[in-house]
Amino acid sequence: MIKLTRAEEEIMQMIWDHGEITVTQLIETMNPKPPHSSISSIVRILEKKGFVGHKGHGRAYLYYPLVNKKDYFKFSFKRLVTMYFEGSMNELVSYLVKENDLTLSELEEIKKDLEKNE
Amino acid sequence: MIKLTRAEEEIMQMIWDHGEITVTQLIETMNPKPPHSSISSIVRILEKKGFVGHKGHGRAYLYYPLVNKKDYFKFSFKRLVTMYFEGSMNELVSYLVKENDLTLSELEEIKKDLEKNE
DNA sequence: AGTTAATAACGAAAATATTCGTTATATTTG
DNA sequence: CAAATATAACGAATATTTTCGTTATTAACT
Repeated sequence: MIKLTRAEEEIMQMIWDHGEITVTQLIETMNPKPPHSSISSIVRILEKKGFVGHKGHGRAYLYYPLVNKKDYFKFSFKRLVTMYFEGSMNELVSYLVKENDLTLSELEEIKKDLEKNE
Repeated sequence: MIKLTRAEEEIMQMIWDHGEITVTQLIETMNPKPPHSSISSIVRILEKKGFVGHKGHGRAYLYYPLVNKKDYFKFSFKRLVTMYFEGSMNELVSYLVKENDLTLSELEEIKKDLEKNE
């Protein structure tokens, strides 16, 4: 899996969130509106990197994700945990609780939830 | 907090891991060895961005972190969780367990550990 | 003090990423 | 079919990042 640049990741997020989308629709959701060709370029790079595919051939292309959002997240996340916690997920979770991003009762709740759905 | 580029983050990691270090020492740990001036440049950029300071003025500069490793991790991590889990830490932890990066018993263990140290 | 060795500072060159003007192609409409 | 419109492809211009040659400064040694 290849790391995306900032601009690429931003566009990729929109494609993930919309499922299928044209360049014009992408621009519509943006503010301020960049030129059509700028976004078109980025999308083409994403296609070259294997992150999106397209269909339709007439009026416009519909771009859709080939790489799953959660998979890319996982890739980025692993890189981070490796770099900053030597890959130890346990340490990370401990850290999150200590930093009050997560409370013990939330942790308890999550655990119960997961046990229920097994 | 400013995002570091790939090259900058790599050097910053080494500075974090060593505490205090000179450019020459940085290069010694690298393989293959880049030119002294390449690393010197990156370190100077890190200083300009406020990530490191230096002391000593004679023979060589000793560079040391001004930004804490965990703080920068937190910044990067938050960005990721916001982008991929709409900021919900609970969802993230659930996801990690579902993906088998964490087991329920590990979660239980972490919780107990944390309760002990309160 | 003069010479040598180490190394930091500067700034230019090369690589990479980003933006966008222009052209070519396809589609719709009259 | 011709004209108007939408839009994708191309590639050039710009900006940013990365690498590194060169110069200048400092300190150690004689």
